[in-house]
Amino acid sequence: MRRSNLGLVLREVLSAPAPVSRADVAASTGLTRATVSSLVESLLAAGLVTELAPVAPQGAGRPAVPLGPARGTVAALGLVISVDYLGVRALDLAGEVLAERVEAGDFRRSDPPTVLGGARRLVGEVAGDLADGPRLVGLGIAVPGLVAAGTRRLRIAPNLGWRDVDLGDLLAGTPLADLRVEVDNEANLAARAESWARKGDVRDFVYVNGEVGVGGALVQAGAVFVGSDGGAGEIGHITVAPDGPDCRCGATGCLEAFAGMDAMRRAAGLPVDAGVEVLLDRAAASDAAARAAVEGAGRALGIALASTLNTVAIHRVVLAGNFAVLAEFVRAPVAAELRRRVLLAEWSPPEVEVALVDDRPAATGAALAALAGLIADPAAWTTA
Amino acid sequence: MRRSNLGLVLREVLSAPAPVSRADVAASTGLTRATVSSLVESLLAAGLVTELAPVAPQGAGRPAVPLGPARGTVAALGLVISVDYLGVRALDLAGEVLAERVEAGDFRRSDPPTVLGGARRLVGEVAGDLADGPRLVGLGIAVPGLVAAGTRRLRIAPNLGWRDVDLGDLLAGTPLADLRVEVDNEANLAARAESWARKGDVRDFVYVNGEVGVGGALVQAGAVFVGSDGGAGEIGHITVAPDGPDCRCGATGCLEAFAGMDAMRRAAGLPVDAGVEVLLDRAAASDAAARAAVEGAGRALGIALASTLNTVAIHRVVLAGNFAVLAEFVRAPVAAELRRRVLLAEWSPPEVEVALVDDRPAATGAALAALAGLIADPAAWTTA
DNA sequence: TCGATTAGTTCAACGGCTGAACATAACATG
DNA sequence: CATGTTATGTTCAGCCGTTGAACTAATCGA
Repeated sequence: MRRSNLGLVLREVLSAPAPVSRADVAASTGLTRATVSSLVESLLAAGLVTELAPVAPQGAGRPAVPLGPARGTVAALGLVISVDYLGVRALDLAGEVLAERVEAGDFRRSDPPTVLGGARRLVGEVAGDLADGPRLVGLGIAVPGLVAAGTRRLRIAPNLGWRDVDLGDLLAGTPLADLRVEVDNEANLAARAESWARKGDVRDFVYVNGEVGVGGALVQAGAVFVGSDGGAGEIGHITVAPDGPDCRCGATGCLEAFAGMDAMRRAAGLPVDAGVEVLLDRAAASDAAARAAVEGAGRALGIALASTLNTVAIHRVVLAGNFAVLAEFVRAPVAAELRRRVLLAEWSPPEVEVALVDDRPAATGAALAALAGLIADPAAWTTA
Repeated sequence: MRRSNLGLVLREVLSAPAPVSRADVAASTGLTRATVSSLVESLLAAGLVTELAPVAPQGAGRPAVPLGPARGTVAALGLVISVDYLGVRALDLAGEVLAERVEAGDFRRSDPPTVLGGARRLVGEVAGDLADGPRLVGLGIAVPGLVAAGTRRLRIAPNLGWRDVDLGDLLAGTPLADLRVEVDNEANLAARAESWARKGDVRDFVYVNGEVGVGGALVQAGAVFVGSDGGAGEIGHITVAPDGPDCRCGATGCLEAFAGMDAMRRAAGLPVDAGVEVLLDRAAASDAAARAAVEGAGRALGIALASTLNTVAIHRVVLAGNFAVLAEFVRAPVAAELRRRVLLAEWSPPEVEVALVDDRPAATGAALAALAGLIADPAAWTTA
């Protein structure tokens, strides 16, 4: 009972958009102020919650002591294995980045053991940076591929050229071997970070992340819907135009063949090493080819998203990655296609927003996934 | 605490595929046998659970007393407002139909107050049939239209010609006015009944219901995913062939224009009043037009479902309604299209199954939705 | 300066879970 | 057929944790 109430109170403190007092928590959970006081004391002792500096009191009565997530006492690691970099981020309960390392690389058609060796080293280094600091409670791993729901096995990562790689034992044999490991798709985890950042807000949206590939995820009521195969919301290979350009996946006219970075770059006539910023600059400078490339990508994205919105009955889209950078030019065509193609547009007008989290959201999401176990059942961690 | 444990034990008893003993419940919930005994006693007294006849005991030891849902003590009503009939079903916790009334009608372009008056009367009659019987705990209403998640307002029902009808106050002014009312889409509720029937089994699937229209719903981990607008999984108006036949919705080439009952009937050259059975007979008799109609519908269904399965990463399809009746001929083309078009087919081969519940599943689902409140928190009902 | 108001704490009481012992009812075996 | 074994269900004392009321603390307003 105490177990579940500890979790209840902790979630209440963490998910509140603004700091809450003990009395607030008591009111919103239905527990007594006395009980909440006792529970908060445990959470304070465990280093999961802190008393914040009192704000200027408003109104009569004893001023409330605002509570917030503890900073720097416990942390989880988020590892991103991406196509062009490895990154490890340590996040505390406040969502603060305590340490981070990023290493560029090119992992197309790479050798899993080699890359995983590097990842293991990087994780160790970040853990070392935190020595004598926060207690580590888990490791989340974000991969650009498919992970069956609830497992830690990467089934396929086309851009890495990996198949059937077990990531659950990444830390075996290292000093961190007893860290709990969670593995999920990059887009799912990035969406999780976005959902976390929107705490208190409406949290139903389809998240689309534009990188080399185009990933996506579905969020309903704040939770990521992964389907039974773990790849729900992956819109990169929705057919936008059956007789469109070839796609890496073997089919033709996929969304990625219009809105993937390579496709946009090619359409804009840019060199293969040009970044998004170049594309943005050209588009802003009214370069016709760049404009056409970006707006074409937007239209394709709108067509693909319309089909997704129709099947999941969600009306909000969150643009991330390249699409967030290019939002100025992508948003309008996406919105236009959605207005035209979403069946429920008349009742729930589609909304197109830009992601709040723009700094490697998958790394944050991976760390959050690893923190989730602690948040669900803090008692398991306070006693141990 | 007792509240939540009562619910926990009740759910354990209800959701078990086979009758469980107090000891089983203790083992699966982690509670003590003593606690479970006490909780079960409360549930027995409240008439939510019964002791079943002991089965032939296997193995040594005192034989267990099997527990099951109580029959006929509490019930919920499920009302279906469909295009061609009104139906009310009373269901107890065992899923047993305690009373039922069905009235045929034609409610295309009907007047809401008139139809609702009939529905109110029918609900009253079924409640009357149960006089002095079970205690009624709620009313679920299934409608062939869109209901925003969490509300009781029907936003639009194209086949009824209704818009913005509040169903929450259907029973206002009647003796049943204090029944809790739940409203949802027909397909969502039918899928709920199917999920209930599959207790213990894997419960991730896309449910497709073929009637005059084609409805659908998404089920993940046993729960219906409704999206924020309540119409997730509605596949009737997915575009199957952009330049296909006209659809009632105004667009062309929708799934319904191939796989709706009217479309199949027309393609098979049958009169407008022919039922599915006629179509089945013709197809079984190798009538070329009937075969072509049914198999064409199957292919269209497969194409539409492939897009759904791809976006939600589920690999199981459950055919219901006309599609269940015609399964013999529809299944193969659906499966063939899925194998060809589902991206994850290689890892999780799509499975096409026939619904277990074939008798007005939406009525059962509506009643189950109304029972859900009781099941979630039995204490609220035992004390009152 | 003194109520009014709200936040947080203390403490006795009670409700409900736990764990161990016990009763019950089968099977197994010589 | 008596006895031992095994598993289910019940009884009961003990204890943990929540409750509710009274109390202290801290600020505002008059």
